[in-house]
Amino acid sequence: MRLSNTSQYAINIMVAIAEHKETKLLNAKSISDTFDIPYKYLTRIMPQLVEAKFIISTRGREGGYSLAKEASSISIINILNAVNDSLHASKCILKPGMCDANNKCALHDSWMVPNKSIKIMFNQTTLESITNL
Amino acid sequence: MRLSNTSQYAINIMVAIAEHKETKLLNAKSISDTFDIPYKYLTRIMPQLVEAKFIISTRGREGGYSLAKEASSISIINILNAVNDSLHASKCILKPGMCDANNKCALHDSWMVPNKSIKIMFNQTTLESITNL
DNA sequence: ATTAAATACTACTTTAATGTAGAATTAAAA
DNA sequence: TTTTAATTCTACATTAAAGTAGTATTTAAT
Ligand code: SF4
Ligand code: SF4
Repeated sequence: MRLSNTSQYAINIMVAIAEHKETKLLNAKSISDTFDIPYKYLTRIMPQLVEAKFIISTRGREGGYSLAKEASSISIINILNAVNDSLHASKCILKPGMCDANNKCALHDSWMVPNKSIKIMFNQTTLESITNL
Repeated sequence: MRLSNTSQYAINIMVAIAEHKETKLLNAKSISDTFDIPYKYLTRIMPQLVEAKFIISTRGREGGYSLAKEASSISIINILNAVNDSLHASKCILKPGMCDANNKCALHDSWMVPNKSIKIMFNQTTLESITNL
């Protein structure tokens, strides 16, 4: 019952970039050090966040990353979808794939309570709300 | 954001045994067929549930499994702990291991809301409450 | 121009979960 | 007593996530 390492990394990365307020760009090495994310693994996640239009990358010396949009416009679910190919979001915990009301598993009714809470949190929590500005 | 296959299997297995009311014991083959759990994989999970004292196994011809205690006395969290070595239960979603109030991750406060809901559900939901009697 | 410091790309390796196979054990039925 | 149908044990194979390595590309500083 946990997020994948990649998802955890992605959230931390986005928080780091959102909180970075110096003139120098924040680079991969710094993020890697701050959160103990394997550098080489991190540099494979970064292009996905660039591709998702959350951050802008500047290549070459003095390069690094900066936010591409308002922190308030990026929610946790957006970040998870960007690195997960949005597949886990739709999958439920007990059966693979979607289940309809006629074919639900034993835990369905019980699960819908925390499930709703999780969805609300992932959808309503933005990068702005979890950063220290 | 999902339970492991093994955890899902274990819950379904326990439900099947709890709901089984015939005189003949429920055997591994039947459970495997009902839930599409790979037979050989299932037969490695079963001894763990026996070990946890949730079910009693009867070996040999006409053998199978039956509940070892009241369905109302087995909660979901008990089942998860039995197959997970109780490790995932204590791990949180963003950082490995426990975190204290002084060293919490960005999502901590947001996560505590659904987290509480999940814990309550896993703790309070018993086998009895999710079986059709 | 050259160098240095950064991101991006591609391929490979490792690890843990999941799945598979076969043989041993048990006990009722034939 | 033999056969059959069940659980249990141990070892191996597959898969997907995670991690590692090397090289190419880019661009500012020197
Ligand atoms: S039946 Fe409901 S709880 Fe169970 S897997 Fe499907 S959607 Fe999830
Ligand atoms: S700080 Fe809180 S939310 Fe984050 S990993 Fe630790 S316990 Fe979980």
